[in-house]
Amino acid sequence: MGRAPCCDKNGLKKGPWTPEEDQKLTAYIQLQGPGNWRSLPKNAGLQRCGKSCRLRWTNYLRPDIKRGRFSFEEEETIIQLHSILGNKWSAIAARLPGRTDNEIKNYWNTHIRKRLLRNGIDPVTHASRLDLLDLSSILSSALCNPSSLLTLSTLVGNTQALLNPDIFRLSTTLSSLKQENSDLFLQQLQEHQLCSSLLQNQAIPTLSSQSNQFQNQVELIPACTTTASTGPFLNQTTPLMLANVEGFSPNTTSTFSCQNSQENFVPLNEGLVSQPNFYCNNTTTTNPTVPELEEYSGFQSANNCYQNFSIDSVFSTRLTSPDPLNSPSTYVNSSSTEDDRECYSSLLKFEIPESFDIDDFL
DNA sequence: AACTTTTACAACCGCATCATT
DNA sequence: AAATGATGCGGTTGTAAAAGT
Repeated sequence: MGRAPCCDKNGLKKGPWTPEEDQKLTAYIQLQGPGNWRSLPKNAGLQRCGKSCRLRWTNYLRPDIKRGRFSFEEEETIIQLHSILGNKWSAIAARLPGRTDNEIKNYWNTHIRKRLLRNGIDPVTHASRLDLLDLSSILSSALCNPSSLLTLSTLVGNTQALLNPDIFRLSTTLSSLKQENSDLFLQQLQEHQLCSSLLQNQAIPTLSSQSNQFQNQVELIPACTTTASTGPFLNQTTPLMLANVEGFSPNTTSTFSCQNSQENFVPLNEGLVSQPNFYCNNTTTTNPTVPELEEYSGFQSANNCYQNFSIDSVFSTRLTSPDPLNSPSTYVNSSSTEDDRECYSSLLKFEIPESFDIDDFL
């Protein structure tokens, strides 16, 4: 059956409401109460569609609507709820008194979504979409070829526009560890023959040419002895990116692990990604406070400190999201098999030596 | 000052779901 | 059970104001 239009649209006004129309609608509803939207315009003397009247009332004229900017608490709530409910704006609005679904939707699209994007979070999945593969690439290249003609500084210079500065600091710091871990990396790189695929999978154009260089250089790497790590993967269900400075105290062996998180995806907190690498909500730690980090502290598992730094987002593919962010050019990972991920995770396991000082890093 | 671009938000549209006949 | 109407919902568009050139 064909759906009848909600009203005869001929001669009905569209577009912005005038104060007179608002007054008529408000007066009528105050007298008669909301409802019967089909007959309301006629009874109220409005040349509007009933649907338009309902929207005007529910989204703008209703007396219990809270106007003005969203508070921090409201914003935080929206993000949290969105990570759980997705674009269920009415469901989100039901938990924010005085706010309409339309208002929340608009605020999400114009403010929150953009900010999440700026901070490297996919607003659809709330997952980090930091191009951490860049980090792995940097690490790989540095470790594959310590005397590389393509120095890390060159890499950093060429890629810093793409990456969070903190990622760079981390990569720079970690690359300094290469002398102690390069054997392990080389061994595993060769065993798994992954260097080339890893580098070929670089989807960021500005890195692709360098990736070829990496690949060429990797092919020239002589066989090395190995001190293969036997460290187990840490908790595979650990929330992403919840790294903790305590985990990097001297004498601590930390593991960089990757996960296949498509099943165990955990929503991310913007703050964690904007300051993505080392943060603990434990107030006894001395890690510096970062404003944006605190801004969304509600997302964090208080007092949960993790010693493993998961770089899940490096390897996860988010094929289900229709968001353009998921295009290959954004999600640099293109590894497609469990085996690949397994191999990559092995590649990125290494020990944090005693010489590593987290305070220096921070 | 004039024009263009961006931003913010109100409003619209089409579809889904529920209620009523 | 099917037809129809009412309402809710989410995506998208239109437009005024602000910002930039």
